[in-house]
Amino acid sequence: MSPLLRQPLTVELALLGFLHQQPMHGYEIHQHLAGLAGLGLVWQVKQSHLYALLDKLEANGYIAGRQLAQEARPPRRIFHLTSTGRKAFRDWLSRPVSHGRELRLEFMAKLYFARREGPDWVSGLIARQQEECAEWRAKLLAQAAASPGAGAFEWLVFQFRIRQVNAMVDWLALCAESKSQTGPKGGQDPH
Amino acid sequence: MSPLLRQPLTVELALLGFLHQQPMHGYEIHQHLAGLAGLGLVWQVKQSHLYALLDKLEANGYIAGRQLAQEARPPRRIFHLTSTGRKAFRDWLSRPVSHGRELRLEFMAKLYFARREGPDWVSGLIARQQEECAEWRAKLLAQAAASPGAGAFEWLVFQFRIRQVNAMVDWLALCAESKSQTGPKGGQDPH
DNA sequence: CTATGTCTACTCAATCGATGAGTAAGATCA
DNA sequence: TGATCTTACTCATCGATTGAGTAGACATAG
Repeated sequence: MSPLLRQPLTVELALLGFLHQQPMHGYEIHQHLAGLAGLGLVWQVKQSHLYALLDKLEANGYIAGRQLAQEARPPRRIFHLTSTGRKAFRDWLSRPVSHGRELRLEFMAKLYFARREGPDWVSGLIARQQEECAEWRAKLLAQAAASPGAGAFEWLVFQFRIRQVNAMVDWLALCAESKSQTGPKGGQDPH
Repeated sequence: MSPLLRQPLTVELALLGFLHQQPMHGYEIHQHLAGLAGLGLVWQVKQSHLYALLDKLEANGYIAGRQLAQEARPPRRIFHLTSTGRKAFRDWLSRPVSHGRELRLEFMAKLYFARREGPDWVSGLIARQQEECAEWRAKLLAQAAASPGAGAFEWLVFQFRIRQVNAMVDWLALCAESKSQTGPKGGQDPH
């Protein structure tokens, strides 16, 4: 009933990251996501989809937009974070993702914005995600052990998942090592 | 316009695997997918969704159903493969998946049915998927090398993907080793 | 000089996957 | 005897995602 506080709101919270440093209009955000650099490497959002997400964020009270008329162009809608939006973003940014399939997209988005917010955010995020991964790993091993009569197929499925988690743990350790660089610009390959 | 040959039809082709050995009705298929054993471990399909998928497969000419009335129960719709459906399934079953994110679900389904079809199907599928993974790996390394000015974030993204692919390659090798078991029943842990 | 394309900035209608809920009759169970 | 379970499928709906459209200004090419 209340227009605020609807669904869980997952990936769209990442968009708040763009507005966290300064207000922007939709087209501008889209340009950040369109290319193959930065977040665009990992998250491709169609223009019409982006506007739908922004509408949703506005309906939930995380952002607010004001019209800015222009001569001979469609008017811009410039969005800025509300205070609840700012809080929601900070929460989202420090919370690890709770399932393996969310690393590919959502965790990458968190990492991207954490780097812009500063090294403390990066190290906190990574540490919490490492804990989470360790839990997954333990749970998987327990599950695999507790399936005595499971067939060979089930066994292979568990083996796959375990290897996936191991790859994540490994990669997170790499992230922790190379987190000294803050911005997306500076930094040599630590190779 | 023609009711046949519409969309690419991705995951729903897996359902053909159930009908490949004998005809079934929707409820029966659902029971195979509902539990946490076999394919259900990896692919959860809600009942209403399943019926929608079956309708789609029928509309595309891969399966055909005939009503079987029962006293005091809703009539069953028993589906069987058409000849084009049989061919489509065989093609699907031998084709490797073309993107990493499809391993988690679609490749598992292929593997599941290949095991029921016989060891030759399994080894063929795995071999082709190994080639595919090797290609991904080469392409990723090339991309990572060809991004000289890329920032540290982009580098981390590539590192993540490379580790994921490595885990897949590793796991596929394991599959190739343990493919001696054919059915989902027999087989000790090769531990 | 004109035809074509591109950039800006957003809107709209439609499709399609996915889900919850509903149905209805026999069987099982406390 | 009332409650829940099982069978077997249908239906309306929701929400994510997409293609297409708009319209003026400016650049480019033939």
